[in-house]
Amino acid sequence: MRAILGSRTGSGVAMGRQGASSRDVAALAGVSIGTVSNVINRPDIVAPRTRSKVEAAIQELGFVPNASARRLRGASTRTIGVVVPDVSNPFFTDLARGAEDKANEADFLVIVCNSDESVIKEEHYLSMLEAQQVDGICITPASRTSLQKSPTFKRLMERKVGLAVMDGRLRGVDACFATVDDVQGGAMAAEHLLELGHRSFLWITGPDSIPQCYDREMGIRSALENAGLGREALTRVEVQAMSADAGVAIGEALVQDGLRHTAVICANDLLAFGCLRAFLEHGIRVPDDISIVGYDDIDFARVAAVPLTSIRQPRRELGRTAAQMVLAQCTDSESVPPREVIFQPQLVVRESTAAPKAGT
Amino acid sequence: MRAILGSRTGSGVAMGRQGASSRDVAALAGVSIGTVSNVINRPDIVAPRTRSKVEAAIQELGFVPNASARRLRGASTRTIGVVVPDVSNPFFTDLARGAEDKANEADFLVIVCNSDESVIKEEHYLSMLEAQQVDGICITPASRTSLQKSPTFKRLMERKVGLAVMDGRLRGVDACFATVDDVQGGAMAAEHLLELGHRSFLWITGPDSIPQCYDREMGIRSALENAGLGREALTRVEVQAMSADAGVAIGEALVQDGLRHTAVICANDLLAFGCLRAFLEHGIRVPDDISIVGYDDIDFARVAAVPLTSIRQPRRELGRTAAQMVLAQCTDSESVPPREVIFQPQLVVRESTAAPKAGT
DNA sequence: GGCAGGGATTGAATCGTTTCACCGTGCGCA
DNA sequence: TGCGCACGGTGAAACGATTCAATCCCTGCC
Repeated sequence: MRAILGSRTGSGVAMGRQGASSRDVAALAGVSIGTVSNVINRPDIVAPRTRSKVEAAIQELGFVPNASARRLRGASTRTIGVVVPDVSNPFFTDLARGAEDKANEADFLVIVCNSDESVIKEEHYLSMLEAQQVDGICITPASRTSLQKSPTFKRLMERKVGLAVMDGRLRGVDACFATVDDVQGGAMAAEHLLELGHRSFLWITGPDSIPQCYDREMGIRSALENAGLGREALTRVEVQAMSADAGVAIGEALVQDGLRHTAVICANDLLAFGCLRAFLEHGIRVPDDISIVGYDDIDFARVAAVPLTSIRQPRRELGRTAAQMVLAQCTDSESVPPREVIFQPQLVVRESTAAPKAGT
Repeated sequence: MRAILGSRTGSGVAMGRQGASSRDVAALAGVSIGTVSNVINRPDIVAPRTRSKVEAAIQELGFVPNASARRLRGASTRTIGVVVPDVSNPFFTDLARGAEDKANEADFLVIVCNSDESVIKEEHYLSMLEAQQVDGICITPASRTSLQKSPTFKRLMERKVGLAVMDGRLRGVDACFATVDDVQGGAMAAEHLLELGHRSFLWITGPDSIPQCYDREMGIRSALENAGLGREALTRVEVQAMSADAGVAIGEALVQDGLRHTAVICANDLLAFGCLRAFLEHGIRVPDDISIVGYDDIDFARVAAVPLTSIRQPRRELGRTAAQMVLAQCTDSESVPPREVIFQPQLVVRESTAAPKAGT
C-alpha cells in the first residue's frame, strides 16, 4: 500500500529537474513522510533506530528540504535581506559582511540589495524581499524620511518582519537600531582640528537627506559653536555621490578657486581620498598646506598617500549587531531584543592633519 | 457560494502575520483565483475589464505574490546565489556588485555567500542555496579541485541549476566560465619588470590551490623562462590569507632578512598595499629601493602611498557577465549561452615600479 | 490477564500559487 | 435555426514540507 508513493523519478537515485523529496526519503526508509519531517526538525522525538534509517536514506538520496515548501507551511525561510546604498563603498561592504557573518552563524542566508541611494530602487527591493518572504531585513535607508511613507515598508512592519536599521535612525518607526553616534563623530573631527588651531573649515558632504551626513554636520556645527565660532567658519559643499571621483572633482575645483580654508572635513573616506589625490597632484602639501579629516576609517585610510586622520566606526560590528537584532526578533519570537544599540565613534589621528601654517 | 472563500483575516484590509493572498484578491475583485494568477502572469489573455478590476484589488490589498508558493508550483524563485571567498576584498566586492546589477535588471535577487576560502563553508553554502531553490549560482571556487567532488555541487549540476564560474576554470566541469586570463596577467607583470631591467623577483602569493594564484605564477614563470632566466630568478612566498595584514607581515619579514630582490610581485593589491606599508615604515623607498607590482587594480591602487603599478581586471564586468550567463541558462531555457568568456587583463603602470638601482 | 498510559508513528489537512482541462456564452456562418 | 468556435473564466489538482490529532504498540502495574 505504500508502493503508490514512489517519486516521479522512480525509487533509485532520484534525480531530474528537482532533487529528491521527503516522499522519496520516506519511501526509501520505509516510514511515513511525517517521520522524515520529525527527523529533520525534532530528531529527539524519533526513536534512534528509525532516525538512523531515515538519516541513511537522506544521505543516499542527497535530500535537501525544499525551503519554499517549508516556508509555505509557516516555517521560516532562514533568509534575511540586507539593503544598503552601495556595497562597493567599503563602509557598506563591511556592514554587509558583518551581517552575513552573524546570519551564517545562525544558518541564515543573506540577500544583498544595493539601493544606490535611490528611493525607488529601495522600494522595489523591499517588495521583492517581501515576496521572497524573508524573515528579517537590515537596512541602511536611502533617505531620512521616505522609508516611513513606503507602503511596502508599512506592510513589512505589520507583518512583523524582523527589522533593524543600520547606521541611522528613523523618526517614528518602531524598529531596532544599530547606530553610531554621528553627531559625536562630527564633533570629534571638528574638535580635533580646533585643538590644532584651525578656525576655517570646509565640509564636503552628501545630500542632506542622508541621515549620516546630516548628523555629522550637526556635530561639527555644535563643536564650532561651542568654540565660539560663528556659522561663517564652516563652508558647506554638497556632492551627489559620495565617491572618490566626486572627491577628486571637488578637490580640483578647490585648487582652482585657491584654498580659502585650512582644513577639510569629508563625510566619508572616499571623498577624502579623492580630495587628497587632487591636492597632491597639484602640488598642495597635506597636512602642511591643508589638513584633511575623513570619516569611517576604512582599511585603506592608513595606507593612503598621506595616511588619513579619520573617524572610525565599528563597521562589521554594526552589521553583526543589526543581524543579531533581526534574528532575535524572528527566532525567539516574543523575547524583546534591545531596541537600540549606539556605538561610539573614535578619532584616529594619522598624518593628514596638523596645525595650520602660521601665516593663515 | 463564494462567501466561504474569505481570508483568515476577514475581507477588509487583510493584515496579520501574512499579507493578503491571491484568494483575498480574488474575493475582492469577484473573480476566481485562477484569474488573479492570469492577471499577474499572462495579463494579455484576460479581458480588459476583468483585468482592471483585479489590478484595483491588488492595489488595495497591497498584494505581493508569495514567491515560495510560486516556486513550489514549479516557477522560478527569481533568485541567484553568488559565492565568493570574501566580499571585503574589493575585487570580490566588485564581482558581487556586477552580478547584482545584472540580476537586478532582470528582476532577480542575489544571495551573497562568503566562503572565506574554506571548502567546508563553501559546501555548506551550496547546500543552503540548493534548499533555497535558487535558479542559478555564480561562484568563485575556494579551491581548484574540491568543488568537482562536492556532492551538493554534483546535484546542483544534475538539477540544471544555472552555473557560472567567475574568475577561474574547473577541469572537467560543464559550466559557463567568465574568466580573466591569469596566465597572461602574470606574464604582463613579469614582462614589465623585465623590461625595466629587473632580474631577481619575489612572488608573494596565496595557497597553490587557488586557481588564480596558480595561473598567475605560471605566467610569471613562463615570462622569466622566455627571458632566459632560470627558476632561481623567482623566489616564492606563500601566505594563508591574501590580506593587507598578511602583506604587512611579509613586508616586515623581508625587511628583517635584508632585501634580496629588486622587485616584488603580489598576487593581489591587498598584499601589495601591506608590503608597501611595511617598506615605507622602515624607510625603504619604493620604487627606488625596490619595485612593487600588485594585481587587480582596485580603486585604491591609484591613491596608495605610492600609486601602485597593477594588473587591471574588468571586475564588475566579470560579475555582470557571469550573472548574464546564469540568467540565460535559467530564463531562455534551451538557448545555449556562450560557454566561456575570457577577458584580457591590462597592465597599469604607476609609480611603484622603476628600473633597479645600478649597483644591484 | 487486562488495562492504563505513554512513546512512536501515521495520515490528512494545510500553506498560496500555477496550470490545465473544462464549461458557458455569444457570435458568425451555413 | 442550429452548429461550431473562440474567448473568458472557473475550479480542482498539484507542488513539498509541517503539524497535529489520531492510532498503534509496548510496558508495567494491579
